[in-house]
Amino acid sequence: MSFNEAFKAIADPTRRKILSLLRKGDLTAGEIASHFDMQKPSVSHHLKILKQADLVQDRRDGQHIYYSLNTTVFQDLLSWFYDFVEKEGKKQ
Amino acid sequence: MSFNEAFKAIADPTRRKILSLLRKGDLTAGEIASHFDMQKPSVSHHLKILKQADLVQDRRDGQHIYYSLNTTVFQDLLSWFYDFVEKEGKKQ
DNA sequence: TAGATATTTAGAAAATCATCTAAATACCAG
DNA sequence: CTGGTATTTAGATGATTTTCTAAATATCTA
Repeated sequence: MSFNEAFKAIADPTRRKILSLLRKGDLTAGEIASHFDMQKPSVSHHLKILKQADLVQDRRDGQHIYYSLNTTVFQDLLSWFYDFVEKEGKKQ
Repeated sequence: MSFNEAFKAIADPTRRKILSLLRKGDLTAGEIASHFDMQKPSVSHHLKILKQADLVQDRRDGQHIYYSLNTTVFQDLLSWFYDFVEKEGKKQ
C-alpha cells in the first residue's frame, strides 16, 4: 500500500536531502530543520510524509524526537528499479 | 540535471504503469493510451514528462510514434537507492 | 507550578499537477 | 488536394502540494 506513497515521498528534493542526512546517523527534528532554509513546521510536514511512507521512523527522547532511516522500504523500491535495468532485453 | 525530473516522473502511478508496459516491448502512443481510462491528450502529457526525464525515447514511424524505455537513467536511480540499502550501518 | 525549549497541528495562500475538450500538426491513401 | 487516422499542443479547471504564521502539545528545569 505504501509503495506509491514512498515514490511520492521521494519525489521531493527536500525529502531526499533529509534521507541523505539520515544516512550518516540519526538526527532530531531540530537538527534536520537546521539544514534547510525553511521554517520548522515545513520540515516537520516533510518528516510526516516520510514517516507515513515508512521511509523513516521516529522515537522520542525527552524533549527531542529522533528520526532514523527505515531501509526495508528502500529494498522494495530498489527491486522495482532493478527489474528495469536487469531484465533489459529479456522482455519478461 | 534530470535526476529530480526523473524522480518526479516516477512518482505518478500512470507513468509507472507506462514504464512497466514498455518493459515488454516498444509501443505506439495509441497502444499505450488504450491501457488507460483516460483521454489520449492526458496520456500524451504523461509521455512528454517521461521523455523530458529521459526515461523513454520516441521515434516516428509513419503515422505512429513509438515509445521505448531508456534504461540509462534507471541505472542512476538504482544507484541512489542502492546506496541506502548497501551502506546501511557503515555510516558513510 | 511557571517558564523555556522542541516539535507538531491547524488553517490559509500560492504554486504545481492531472485531466479535460477543442484545435492544430503530421502523415498516409486515394 | 481531400479525407482519415495518429498524435500533440493550447488553454481551462479542479485537486494536490508546499510553504507560511499562529497556536497547541510535550517535556524539562527551577
